[in-house]
Amino acid sequence: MNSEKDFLKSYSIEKYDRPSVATDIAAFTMRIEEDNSFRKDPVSKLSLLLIERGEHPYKGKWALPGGFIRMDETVVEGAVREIVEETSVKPDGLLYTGVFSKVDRDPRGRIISNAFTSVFSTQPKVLAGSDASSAKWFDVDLKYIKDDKYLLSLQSDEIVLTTELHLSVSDLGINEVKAENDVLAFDHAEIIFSSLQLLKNRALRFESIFDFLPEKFTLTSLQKVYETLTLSTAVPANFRRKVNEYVEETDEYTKGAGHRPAKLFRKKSNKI
Amino acid sequence: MNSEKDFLKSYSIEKYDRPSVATDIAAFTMRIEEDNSFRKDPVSKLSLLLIERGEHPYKGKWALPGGFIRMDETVVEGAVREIVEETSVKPDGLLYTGVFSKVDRDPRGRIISNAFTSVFSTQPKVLAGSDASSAKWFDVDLKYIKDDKYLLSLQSDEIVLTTELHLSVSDLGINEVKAENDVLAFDHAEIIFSSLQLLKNRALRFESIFDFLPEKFTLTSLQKVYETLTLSTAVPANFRRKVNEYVEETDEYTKGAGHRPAKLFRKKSNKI
DNA sequence: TCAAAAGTGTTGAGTCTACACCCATGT
DNA sequence: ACATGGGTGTAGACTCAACACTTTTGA
Repeated sequence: MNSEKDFLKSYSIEKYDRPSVATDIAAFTMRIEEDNSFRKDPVSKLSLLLIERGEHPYKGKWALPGGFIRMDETVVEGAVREIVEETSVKPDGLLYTGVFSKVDRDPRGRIISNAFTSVFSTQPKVLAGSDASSAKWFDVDLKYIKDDKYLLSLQSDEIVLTTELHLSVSDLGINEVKAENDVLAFDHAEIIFSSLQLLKNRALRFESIFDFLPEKFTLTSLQKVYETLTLSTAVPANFRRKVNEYVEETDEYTKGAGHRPAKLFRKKSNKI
Repeated sequence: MNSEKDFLKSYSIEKYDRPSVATDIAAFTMRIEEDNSFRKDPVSKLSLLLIERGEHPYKGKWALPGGFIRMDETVVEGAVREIVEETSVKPDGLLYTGVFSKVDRDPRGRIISNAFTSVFSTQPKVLAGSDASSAKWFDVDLKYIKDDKYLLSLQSDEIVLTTELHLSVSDLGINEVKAENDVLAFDHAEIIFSSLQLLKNRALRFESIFDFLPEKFTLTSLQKVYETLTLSTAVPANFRRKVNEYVEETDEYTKGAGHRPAKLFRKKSNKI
């Protein structure tokens, strides 16, 4: 009798060719742009963590942090492990961006990547890790040009990385992104673009925006996050009425800002 | 000098343990429930393709069609190949559902699955394939019980498969589904649930609903698809005004239905 | 005093919901 | 004739964008 146990004993998964499976993580925070003008609120810029590759392939190019998943962890666990290795901090939010599986995306061989978007409420200090010669936070700027073309710019101190991206939809309705150059390692420009689209779509539904802020925040800072991610501007009076259903008051206030103190709010728990 | 070319020559990806990568496809159509009562519109039921496993593991259990991806294809290409092998028909819509990577999800070893949701405008005839002893379309019924618990029922002729599903959210905000039994092979109940959530969320935004219908359709049939996927009912007068922005008239009409002929519409192309 | 942000009120436009009502058909 | 779905009209509720206006603070 051919039992499942017998079958599994004789089954050898090693017989077949297999790809490697990796995760790449786009880690974002809002960087507070220092501005010493009295009373003026600081500007917040969307900031992305990149590492400079210390080894081939793409040695010297900037890339997303990431690595291979282990045989005893899920892709989510692998992503968390990688990002904690890089920043020593657990993120405040984690989103699955998607799978990137183009056959030639990695010159080392067939490597399929599961991309994640992680969000930190405060920007962790980063140090060069094992396989990275350095790590830096880059300000992110994405502009729509026309005809489904976008311009992505990443800037850190004197380093500026720029690439054009083209968005298309296959006949079956699957979105595809194509970077026009190799400024970033692998297909990481495309992964970053997908992350930004994901964050934008979620921000429009008032999701993920709280992950960029501490537990207690002002409605103006929430609006700044919303505007940065959605690439839009909102009228404060209307914005605060709209988000009212997602937040609850605390009895604390800001102080020392040179203008009327703002009440601090927290995210309303959406249980029940 | 250590060039990238030298590096790649000496790099052997075979050194590391690797998982296998598969795709599983949830293929859906709307089944028109035959009803010979004069004038009455037929009811449409959401229908899902399952195969009965002919081999271990889970021999004799029902499962989603799928298989391993090849080294020369993307996961999307693999999913299309698998579904065409099974149905001989290319789907009208394809969506990426997500990655399923629990370490013990497959007793044969570490197998990571990329799940897809595919939609057919007309239900293809299916025959038992190579590794399936039979294949059938099952009517899908998902009910919310309470406390983030759902009841999934799949029915085909005299076969009924039922399982409870529990939805939870991890501390980082990642959704997790857990099936309460093994009525379906592997974690396929969980994959099916994720597909249904995806279709529901898209239908609410009037996405994917057109893939269930032929090129020209009546607004009532569109409403039926919308209601089936969103588990809601709508007032016809209001529904037709709301979808007006997504459709355009043709000059054709239905006939022979025993009531006033309905104008046929087509999906408005959302270019420009 | 005053610039800047915090916060409230209002108005008019637009959208959504529910429901009344007529139309066209084929047995 | 009439049941059935196709289709339009409309009143009231509700939502939303725009903008005027008041409040509070710290140099």
